[in-house]
Amino acid sequence: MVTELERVSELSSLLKLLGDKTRLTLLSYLKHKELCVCELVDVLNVSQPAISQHLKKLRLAGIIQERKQGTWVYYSLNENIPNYVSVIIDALPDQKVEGCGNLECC
Amino acid sequence: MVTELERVSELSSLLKLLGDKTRLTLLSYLKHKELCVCELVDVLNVSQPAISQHLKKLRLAGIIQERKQGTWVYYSLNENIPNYVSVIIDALPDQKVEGCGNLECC
DNA sequence: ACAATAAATAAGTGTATCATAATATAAGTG
DNA sequence: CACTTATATTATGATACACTTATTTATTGT
Repeated sequence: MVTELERVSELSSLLKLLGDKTRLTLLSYLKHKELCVCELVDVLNVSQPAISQHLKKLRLAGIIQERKQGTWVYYSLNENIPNYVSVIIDALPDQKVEGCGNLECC
Repeated sequence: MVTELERVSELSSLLKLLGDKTRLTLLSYLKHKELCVCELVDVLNVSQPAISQHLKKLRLAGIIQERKQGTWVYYSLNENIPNYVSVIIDALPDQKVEGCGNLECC
């Protein structure tokens, strides 16, 4: 049985995770299509380790999933997420990665 | 015109506000009915100044509103909130204040 | 095996944020 | 007016968190 306190705790953790500009930006790109880490690094204005750390948090929370292929790791939105998370992601702009022609991963 | 970056910024600020256990707990009580500060102080396990500060943040964000009556200040959920915030509040347990018989405010 | 590239992890640092204690404001009451 | 009660504000300290740099792990190609 899940107490009300635990439920509020759980919800606040997830919302805290989503209440970060960098992570929301990552999701706004991933909502369009699966992307590899290097593409996300190219598009965001933070370092590669920062991106990796954010992706790990989103993955551990079950919001995104990873797919490894050779050297590259591709991330995409998870299908099974709570409804209120879906609504938040829907509220995000749909951003596209442009001009990754010089990258081998795509 | 609102750029995509501004939209993500705005969203992350609001979600950061909601990603706090104390504030979510406040909302879980307010979703049932309007309550005065002293009732919320009674129910939560934090100091009165802490409650006041959280209520102020929620009010400035437009999520709750205040109604002053004599010495007491009553807070309640705002009607006009973004859909995704409504969905989050719906996901909260509906908690009730019990046994405030010794308080004059209700 | 060695070099190169992609991604993850570790360690360190600055800043934001939540909580408390102390104080101030404001309204009601004798 | 003095006194009490309800709430807000200020100041401050502790913790959390996001970022950076440096390093490590893992995979591919020569």
